[in-house]
Amino acid sequence: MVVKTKETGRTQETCTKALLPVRDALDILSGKWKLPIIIALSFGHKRFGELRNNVHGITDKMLSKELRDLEMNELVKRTVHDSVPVVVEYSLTPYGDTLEDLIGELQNWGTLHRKRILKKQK
Amino acid sequence: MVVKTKETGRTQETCTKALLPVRDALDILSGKWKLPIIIALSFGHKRFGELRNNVHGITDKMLSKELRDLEMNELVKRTVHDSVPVVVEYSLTPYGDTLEDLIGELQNWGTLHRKRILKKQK
DNA sequence: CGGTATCCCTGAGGATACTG
DNA sequence: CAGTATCCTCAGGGATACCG
Repeated sequence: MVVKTKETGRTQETCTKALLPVRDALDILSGKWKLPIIIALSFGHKRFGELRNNVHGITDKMLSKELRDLEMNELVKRTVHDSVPVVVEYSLTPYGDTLEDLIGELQNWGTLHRKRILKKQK
Repeated sequence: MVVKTKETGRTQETCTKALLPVRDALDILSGKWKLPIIIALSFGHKRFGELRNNVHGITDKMLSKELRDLEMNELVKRTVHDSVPVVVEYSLTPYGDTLEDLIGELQNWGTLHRKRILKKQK
């Protein structure tokens, strides 16, 4: 016999369904560096060294690897200008731009949360 | 001598500043399970077993640990009803509720992204 | 300048069993 | 029902050095 809780099966099902897309999103956005890199690029196209400077603490290896991942998922575009010395620029693709609203909310909440923890530490 | 790029120092600085709150937010939201758990709870208060059912794939240990973390960060409230057998309910705190907009955008983008990858696999 | 190549290690997370 | 206790794996990530 199935045990029924106060919650309807309908609601449970809705919740389960809602979590599927979230899982998909987190699969390609999660990790320590992906969102910071994307946000840095949301300020405009940048070169490897600029990104390294903006995203504090990241190593060359991680930056290189994360950029490759993001490129594979078509969120970031890599452009090589064959000048001497070589110049490589990274930018968001149109698909990467669709993250704009999500990024905005992340920044909003992050700002709210940062105020909260800074206040607590006093 | 400092090499100047097209980008102004001003923009670089703005970018760096913007990343600080994001780092703070990610510090307590990142990981495989935190956001899925929070989203499950955004549908209403739930018991341990309900959460285990909703958040597919999570183990008892991880669920227990993540709930403790979220409680410590005041995003989730744990309520013990001293009935027999014991009933424990988890819900979002008012502070947890402030994640609503962020969660909405995560769901929006996740849905968009899910459509995209499902289409590709055909 | 824009990366690779190695080596290394911690800790996030999983499997299974057990408990008040 | 709502968790703990153990044990274990592995991959995310760091440090350092090197390269075209």
